[in-house]
Amino acid sequence: MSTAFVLLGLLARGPRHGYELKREHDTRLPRTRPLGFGQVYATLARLTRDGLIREAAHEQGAGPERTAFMLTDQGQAALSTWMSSVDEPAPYVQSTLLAKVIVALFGSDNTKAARNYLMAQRAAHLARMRELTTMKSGSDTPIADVVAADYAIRHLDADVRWMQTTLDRVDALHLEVAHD
Amino acid sequence: MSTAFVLLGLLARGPRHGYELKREHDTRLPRTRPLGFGQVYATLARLTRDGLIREAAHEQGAGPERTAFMLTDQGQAALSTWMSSVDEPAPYVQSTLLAKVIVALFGSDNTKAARNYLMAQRAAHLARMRELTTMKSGSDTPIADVVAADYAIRHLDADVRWMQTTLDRVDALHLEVAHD
DNA sequence: GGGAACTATTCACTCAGTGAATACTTGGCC
DNA sequence: GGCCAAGTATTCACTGAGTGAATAGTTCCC
Repeated sequence: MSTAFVLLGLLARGPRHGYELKREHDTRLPRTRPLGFGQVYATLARLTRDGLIREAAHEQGAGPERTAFMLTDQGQAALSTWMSSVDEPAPYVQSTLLAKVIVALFGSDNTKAARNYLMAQRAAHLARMRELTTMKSGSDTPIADVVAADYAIRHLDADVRWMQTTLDRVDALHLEVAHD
Repeated sequence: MSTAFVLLGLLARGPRHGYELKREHDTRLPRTRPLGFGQVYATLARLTRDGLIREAAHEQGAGPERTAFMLTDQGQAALSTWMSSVDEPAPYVQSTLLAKVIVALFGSDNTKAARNYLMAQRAAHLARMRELTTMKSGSDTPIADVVAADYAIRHLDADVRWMQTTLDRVDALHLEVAHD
């Protein structure tokens, strides 16, 4: 995942220790996948092993002992490569929605279950989209939150549109899929 | 993930062994995340442990020894619950795109890297969309492939639209994010 | 001085995913 | 007849991602 690179990015602003990184992650990347403390330290260990970061300081000052990390030259290079590199769009689909529809079709001799699911899921998506739209337009919502909400809304909308066209194709799909 | 439930779904049509499940997965769910043999057997082991499937037969007939599995009542129940249950739309975003843009913004004193990335990635997405559209309209393309391609196209389109609006917000986002 | 909240890290564990290894069978080819 | 490639079927060892609890010291306030 990109967690490792996000940490590298945070470390580009100067040495940090694990706890700080976790908090900065939460404020800089709101509404993204929650990051556990355990995960931060595990990732830092891997990055150290791979030579992308190294210990900058062991402090035993105020509070518990803590270890700050900093980028190595290699880490700096890896970070800028990552930032400027275009990602190949995924060659495959990874979607629970799609899986459910297909499973619902070959598990049954009619298309009722699939249709019901598609309509119910569509309603849930629309409800969430309304929620996000309200939140987004709050006057004091940080821009980072707006950008993330926008991402979510666009993809929920993509799902909804896909569900609509799939609803129309469900009979044809059933014939193809149910056939041995 | 939904891999476990997809296997349950395949087993709903009758007892199968691992190798068969892997092949059926590939034909029934084309263009989805590749499923390794190792993963199939590991998942079957977990499902057995959890009482959702059980061994149906040990055959030592033609070819290597093989073990067929079948659904238990509990597994049957778990499958139909899963099929008909609506998924809560994800409460957070998980996107390399979003992460890259934000990291590119707080790692620099200008917005150039972020802009360049957004434009290049947009081009890559559009290219892939054209590819998928061509493939989709092939006269002999199975419907399952069309449905999967449609899913991919809709989400690539969602990304592209997000990248466009984000391009307009990049300055505001930079101010917010670069500020300590 | 007692307790709650915050700072900071570690540990044990499970799941997901990858690639190679093993082993037996079938079919084609010279 | 003998050999090799491809197909069938499963297992193993390993890495990475992610979760939740445990540990331990500090600060602050009543």
